Amino acid sequence: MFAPLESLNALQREAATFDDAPLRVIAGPGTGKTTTLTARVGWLLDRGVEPERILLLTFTRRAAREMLQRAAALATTSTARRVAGGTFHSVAHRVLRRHHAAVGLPEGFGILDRADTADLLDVVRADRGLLSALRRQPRKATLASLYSRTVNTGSALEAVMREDTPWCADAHVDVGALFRAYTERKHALGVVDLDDLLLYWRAAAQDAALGDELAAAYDHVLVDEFQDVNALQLDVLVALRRGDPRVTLVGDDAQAIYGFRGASPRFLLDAEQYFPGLCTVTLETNYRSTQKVLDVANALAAEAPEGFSAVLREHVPHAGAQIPQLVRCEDERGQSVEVADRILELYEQGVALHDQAVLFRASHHSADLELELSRRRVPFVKYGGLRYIEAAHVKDLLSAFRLADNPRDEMAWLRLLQRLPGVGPQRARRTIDTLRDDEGQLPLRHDEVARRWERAAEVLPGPARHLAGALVRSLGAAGQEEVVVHAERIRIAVEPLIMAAYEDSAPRIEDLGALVQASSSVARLTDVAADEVLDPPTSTGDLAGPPLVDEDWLVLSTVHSVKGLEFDAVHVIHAADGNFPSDMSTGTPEGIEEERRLFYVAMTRARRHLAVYVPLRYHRVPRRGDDHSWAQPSRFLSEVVRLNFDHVRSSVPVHAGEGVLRSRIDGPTRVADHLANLF
DNA sequence: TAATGGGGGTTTTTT
DNA sequence: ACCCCCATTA
Repeated sequence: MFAPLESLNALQREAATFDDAPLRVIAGPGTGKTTTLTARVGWLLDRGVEPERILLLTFTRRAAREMLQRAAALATTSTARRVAGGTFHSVAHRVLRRHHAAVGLPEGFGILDRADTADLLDVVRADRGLLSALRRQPRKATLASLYSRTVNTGSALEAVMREDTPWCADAHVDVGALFRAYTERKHALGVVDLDDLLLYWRAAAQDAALGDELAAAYDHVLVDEFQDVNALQLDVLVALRRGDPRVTLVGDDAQAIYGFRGASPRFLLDAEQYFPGLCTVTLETNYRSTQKVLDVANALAAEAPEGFSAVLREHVPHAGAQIPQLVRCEDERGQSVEVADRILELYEQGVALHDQAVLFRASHHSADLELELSRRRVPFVKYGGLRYIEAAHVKDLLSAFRLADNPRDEMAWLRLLQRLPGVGPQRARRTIDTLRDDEGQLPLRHDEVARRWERAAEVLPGPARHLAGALVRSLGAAGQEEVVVHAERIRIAVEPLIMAAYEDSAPRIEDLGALVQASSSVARLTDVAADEVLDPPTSTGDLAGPPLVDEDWLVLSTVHSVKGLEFDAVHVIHAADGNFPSDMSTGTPEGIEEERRLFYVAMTRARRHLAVYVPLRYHRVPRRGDDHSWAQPSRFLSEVVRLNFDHVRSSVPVHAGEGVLRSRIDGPTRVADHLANLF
């Protein structure tokens, strides 16, 4: 037998070696989903399928990376070639780069991230004078999410607005006009947004001729986390198969947590509608957690109105398993102290920091804890929340990279010009206008930009002219030199802008080098920007470098960012109604159910230790008297669910919380090693 | 006429 | 950290 199959259980093996019909694998948390999927890829390779003719699709890049790595390891036994795959968005990007001409996109098309999308919508709204009659304007970010939701669910804008923004739903005709204008504008600028990647991919896949070619490129298509698919992605998938039965869907309806992105677990549950002849294997044997942890998860699942498909069973009973703890704390402060105490206690018992995670609903929920951890010198990495790309200076340089490949990218111009001293929205706008031709189009090529630049520069105040001129000259060398050399020239031109525009410029300048480095492995500069949008470093740790290379560190993460991972010990904080479930989501039954699944995902990350913390009070205004509100424990901690917990009342003594992480590293040697590189 | 700096209010989740 | 609004400054 093909070796990797031997370690699988019967059901996993059945899934891994299933032939012919479309296959659906319902796999609860910890049931070896990734192992099974990887084994299936290995089995396909073993039977002679070419690796590049297997497409592995996932929804998060972390999952994509893990799976492609594991698959690559299998593939090396027979061949070094790589299995194709990635997130839906990254695969779409690759397809569109190759077929840009066929779908009507310019070669160096740029990608707008969420913030760019909102900004462009705002610009178009102003230009067209749309929505001005409204007494209360929707924020630009609201417009962006309306657009995205409409496109991803394939529902009519009016319906989406009645649901999401009923207070301005009457303006749906104007918003629709805005969205059409926005679409035209993107086309004129030669850019696409994240949703366009899927829209263009679908258009290509549904096209008679091009679609045949795209579908024929793959023998097998496998999709992980299928419960997170939305209508648009499903369309792409169906078009990519065109009735070919060689498709594998892996997922767990209990872990569907991307409803806000238009996803619905219905697509997994009703998959036979889209893939006739579908067969199903359900994996329920859990190899991850103790039965005590699973009892909590199953109790939670039992209260979901529609139930979950999989009921988890422990594989090998763990002797002396610890009962999960429900810890009531005085307030947020007390919670932080309690969590830090417990983390250090477990650490003393031998549970490394990287085997522990603190999970929370929203990224700002960890703020107070972060302070406490810093105070105690506990190193941590935080996932979710702030993104590298959202750092303004990073976007500045990436805008320049985008411009180098596509001088029509007005949003990039607008952003960069405003970094110049004495240049704000108005002057930036007028400068751009002088670059336009008779039809109002920006130049397609940089030699044309250079020709028009003399007039444009006159709009700028004196001191800005020199800086801007150097920048424009640095942009126009695409194709004449190596990409990384060009990147470095642009960095040198952008650096003085960043120095002048930001107060704390020193650490910002440091970051730019990494972007130039990244350009050494891409075909064109705009790809660095695209990679950053599609594949942003997901943690603040990536931004500053891990706390201290290869040292042990604790994981702080939003539940969304931690899916698919597991830890010996999991601490779930702020399990109070309003925070978890978030009161943003409790308006509809579906919203509450998604929060329940999110809670379920959080619980099922734990292998042996699980602690859920509930602060009893929340201060309305920090450090001002005793202005507080009493918190209700999360509604998901029902009486039945609570039966599975040990109840603990945190009594953090006055002098508690003084424990500091004791050094386990050989500091002097580390320091010497670091210095050895310097002199 | 435009840019800039200060102040106050907000912040769900991600490709 | 970001957005929005308003007063001050070039």
